Amino acid sequence: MIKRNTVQRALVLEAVLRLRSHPTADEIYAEISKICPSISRATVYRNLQQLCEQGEIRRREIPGSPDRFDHLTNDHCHARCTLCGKVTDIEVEKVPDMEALVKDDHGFAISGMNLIFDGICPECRRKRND
Amino acid sequence: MIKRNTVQRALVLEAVLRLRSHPTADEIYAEISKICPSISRATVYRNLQQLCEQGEIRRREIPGSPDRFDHLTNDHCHARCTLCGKVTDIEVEKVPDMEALVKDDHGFAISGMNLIFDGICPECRRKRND
DNA sequence: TCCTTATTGACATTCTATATCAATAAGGAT
DNA sequence: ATCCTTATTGATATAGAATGTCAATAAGGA
Repeated sequence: MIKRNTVQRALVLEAVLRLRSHPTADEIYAEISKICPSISRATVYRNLQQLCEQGEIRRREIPGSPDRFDHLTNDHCHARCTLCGKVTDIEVEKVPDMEALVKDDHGFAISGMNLIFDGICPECRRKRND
Repeated sequence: MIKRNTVQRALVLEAVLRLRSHPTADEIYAEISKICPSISRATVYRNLQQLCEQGEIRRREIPGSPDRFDHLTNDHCHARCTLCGKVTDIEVEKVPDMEALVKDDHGFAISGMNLIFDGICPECRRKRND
């Protein structure tokens, strides 16, 4: 299965790289629609999936909310605003090797972990205090 | 809004307490249907939601799979099998106070965190080696 | 026993994501 | 430059989880 370079895939990648805001598939679709109104939502989903498989971007699965897509592909933590859903990178002093701390994995062969902080983002805190 | 004790809510709570397997709403519905075939799926969802609000059980949001419900309401880690989706409690030596390690929260008021390990459960490992 | 209204059951709807499939176009071969 | 194969697209249907709607029911206090 040889991959072909399509304008649609280029637009999807460009949008994720330019937005840098952990956009959802729908936000990416809306962004691309401005320039290319004929693009299909399915094409956006497909190309996001493909770009993730190629390692060009990374899918961040957020419990209880739609997946978001990250231009950064390294491991790092995120915080999700429980009010508006916004996702932000969180810098942690020194992420402990959690897997090494596991006392009883009940036979699980652990391959990775997913750490997301919950909180309220600066904008929502400001709105709340009005 | 005074709460009323209904047989349906009692059945939902009983199922979660008895199963002790982080069941999904649908698994709970299937379990109750054996005894009470007339129960509605919506009633199961509603009562799970209500029992969570009352703090009797806890919702565990699993990225990419349906929510699961826990008879244990304390904070602890979970592992999800990436093959069959099963969720198991994971005992950690000493869960580090991750929030204390946050170097730059970008203005977020952090209120909690969600830590889930990914891996392959014992049963799926066995099947794989056949 | 009556009355108020929380709750139920049935169904529709929303939302996220993927599957299907004929039409299109990428890009190597000629 | 033209042809050909097939990866990819756009449109639409479908799946799956969860919530919303609303008339009918039943909990539980008066």
